[in-house]
Amino acid sequence: MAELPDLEVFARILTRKYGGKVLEKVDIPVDKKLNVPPKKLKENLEGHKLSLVKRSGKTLQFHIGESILGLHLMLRGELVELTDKVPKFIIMSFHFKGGAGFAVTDMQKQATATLDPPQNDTPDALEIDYPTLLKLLEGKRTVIKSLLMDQKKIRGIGNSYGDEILYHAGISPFSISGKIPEDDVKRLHRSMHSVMETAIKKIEKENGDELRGELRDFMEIHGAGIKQTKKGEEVLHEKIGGRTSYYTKSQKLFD
DNA sequence: GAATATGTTTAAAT
DNA sequence: CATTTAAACATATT
Repeated sequence: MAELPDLEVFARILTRKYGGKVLEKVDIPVDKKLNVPPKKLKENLEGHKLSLVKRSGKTLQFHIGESILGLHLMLRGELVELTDKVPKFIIMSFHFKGGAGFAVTDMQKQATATLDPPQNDTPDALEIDYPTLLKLLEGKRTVIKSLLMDQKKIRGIGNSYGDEILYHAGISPFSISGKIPEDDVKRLHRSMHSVMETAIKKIEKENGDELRGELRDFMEIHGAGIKQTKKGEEVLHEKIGGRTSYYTKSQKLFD
């Protein structure tokens, strides 16, 4: 669950709902991926006010008191509002003064919380400018799909939005990054922005105040259920870097 | 029961 | 050395 657009919406919802509230208690049933001892996390966070929640790449950053708690949901992590029904697979839960709260769950136990994460200079997919993107592709021999998903080069694009962006830009996921002409890189840059921004708007509208987000109705091409694009093109699929990529043969291949 | 799933890390191979 | 690939992670769903 949860790629960049979902996380962006989650950050806004969390800020709206919990911003300004005091975090009374943090429970940490699973601490194996935590970068500090649970005790230290509690000392740093409990009794302090949550000022805001931001998204950075595929992580959320909770600004609490003087500290920042980074949270990566990984492959299967979810955010769940706390009610009388106790969710399964809790990694950690946040209880605010007044009773409200939410939990991070992950049946795979891979969701990762990091106290005061080091600053990351890798450009974010929503913020990267065209010259930076062009430079990033220059001379690279990897296929474009892999590069887009490489978090050390650009942060925030996952398997499904990678497919959506490339389809939108009309570029084959198998294109060699360095062989894509400038005009098409320009198109790619614009598609990155518009696909993500459109998704954020749609998810925000559909979700309202709910943290759940498995809305994939608007996906044009990525998904096992999609056999044809709206234009009637046949959707092909093949593995790139161990994950299934969906594409059409109308997307231009540069090699 | 087998295959698959929105991500990352590690080690091994190229 | 730089880059790429497979396996592992733990469970649910189809």
